[in-house]
Amino acid sequence: MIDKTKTIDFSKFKVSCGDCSLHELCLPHGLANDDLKRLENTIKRPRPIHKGDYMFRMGDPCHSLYTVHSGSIKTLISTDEGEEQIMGFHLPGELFGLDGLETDIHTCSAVALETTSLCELPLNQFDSLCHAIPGLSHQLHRLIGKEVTTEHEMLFLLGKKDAEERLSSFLLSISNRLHARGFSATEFNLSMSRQDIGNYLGLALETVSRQFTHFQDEGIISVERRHIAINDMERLKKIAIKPTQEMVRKPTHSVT
Amino acid sequence: MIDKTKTIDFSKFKVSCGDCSLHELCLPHGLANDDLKRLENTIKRPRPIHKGDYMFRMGDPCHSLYTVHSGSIKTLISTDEGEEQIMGFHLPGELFGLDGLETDIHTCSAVALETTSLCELPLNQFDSLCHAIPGLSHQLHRLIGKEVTTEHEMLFLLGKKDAEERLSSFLLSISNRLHARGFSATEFNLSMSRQDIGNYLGLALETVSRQFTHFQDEGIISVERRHIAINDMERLKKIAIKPTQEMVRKPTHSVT
DNA sequence: AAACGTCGTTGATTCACATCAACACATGAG
DNA sequence: CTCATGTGTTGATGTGAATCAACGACGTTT
Repeated sequence: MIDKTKTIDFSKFKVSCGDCSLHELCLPHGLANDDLKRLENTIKRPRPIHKGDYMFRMGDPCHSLYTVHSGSIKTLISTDEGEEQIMGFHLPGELFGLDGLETDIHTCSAVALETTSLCELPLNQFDSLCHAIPGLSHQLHRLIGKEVTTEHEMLFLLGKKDAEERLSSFLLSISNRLHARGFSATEFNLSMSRQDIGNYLGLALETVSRQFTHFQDEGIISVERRHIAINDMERLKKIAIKPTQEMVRKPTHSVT
Repeated sequence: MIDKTKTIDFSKFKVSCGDCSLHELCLPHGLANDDLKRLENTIKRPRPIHKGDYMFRMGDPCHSLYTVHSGSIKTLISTDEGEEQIMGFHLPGELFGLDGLETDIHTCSAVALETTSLCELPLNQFDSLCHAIPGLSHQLHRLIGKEVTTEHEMLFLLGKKDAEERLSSFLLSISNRLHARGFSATEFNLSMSRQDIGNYLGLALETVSRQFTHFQDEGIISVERRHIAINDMERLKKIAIKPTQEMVRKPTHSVT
């Protein structure tokens, strides 16, 4: 209620990818200087959106790709039956919106978890820009590969890991990604609720809560609502890749 | 034992995307005639690989993208602990190998489920080809969007669906994909084992087997080892999207 | 044909997690 | 201030699917 900063039109701000602290994480990574300029000129900075606001919804026409500049985003799909499934959380420097590339219609919705500002890359300029800047295609391909790898890790988590492994993997993922952006790897605030975490990890929210207190009882982390401090990173890592005795049942899958 | 066709060098065959029955499903979709020619000249047709053979392994350098021409492929990741998780099954006309785009190292392995022939698109020629043929970038983006959408469906399946819904979704997916390739939508042979299906769907192989007999008892499908006949497509579809009473617990997620 | 390995089915038992339920705490509104 | 609401924790109970185990069907080898 104090400030009405929301009324400032951030879209008037000059976008400068070269100066952006996320330079190394974002699309421009590895582009020549004048190519960077051309990219900057096509990038828009829409006004910040607030907690709970939709950037786009399933079924909307897809006209842009987005990266998070500050804040965080969840992407989700929802069914006619009213269930929803969170596809991912997107932190600063991370790309989203690729889901709309197939049919030019978004197949998931994007919702802000907190006040969030984005960079927007209009697709109509993008294809021609890819053509004009050879390195840009390659950058996009790199990011696509990352996207695929991330989703593979998620399939593995949902297919094979138990609740304890899922939550520790989740915390480590957040920690690593924040660290890459210059934040602390061991202490941070989660922008999403227990409900969201459970939804994302394929667990009931109660299970998430119980695992948090379990980790806290073990001295591995300290939890206070959404504030997390990791006290024993090594143990957390060990839990995330906790070996099973599957190899006993399926002896080494011998291939010539 | 009858024929030794495997000794024929298929790589000598002229590749012709325009004539290929998978034309509409594959990368060339929507390219102009002379662009098609240029693409054909860069596509290789490696010799067919046999059941259990690896096309590439996790950690191998990634130098190509692939589409399945005939046969089928599974892609999987395996951990030091000896577990493996199947990421996907790839039928004729379907692309794989995007996982290696980020770091030029494959992050999953590709194994033939049966004798399989592939089309191979070397990446070193691909970037320049994308530059030379504007439409090709767009085609690739379309396929990437499809890939993302497919993975999203998979996350939803693993995160929210029970065993019955998972298996019916799986059968419908195979049915749809085969149908798009001109095969019967209601009768087909699965190229993967119960073990593989269970691994992919996040279920024990016994559970897969039980669900098969359950569907058969209900008269929805007929099963004989790997041969499947779908008798009641509508019921199978109803099961796949069987509504839960989640909306009761979480009343319509009201957003301004 | 016998012997073997692979693959799929089926039954009995167990267990990790969901579900149901009650409560604690924080925030914001009137 | 009280009341309402959203969010997180904790306990009791139930259940769907994993696990353990045995067996049958099929293809391959010798």
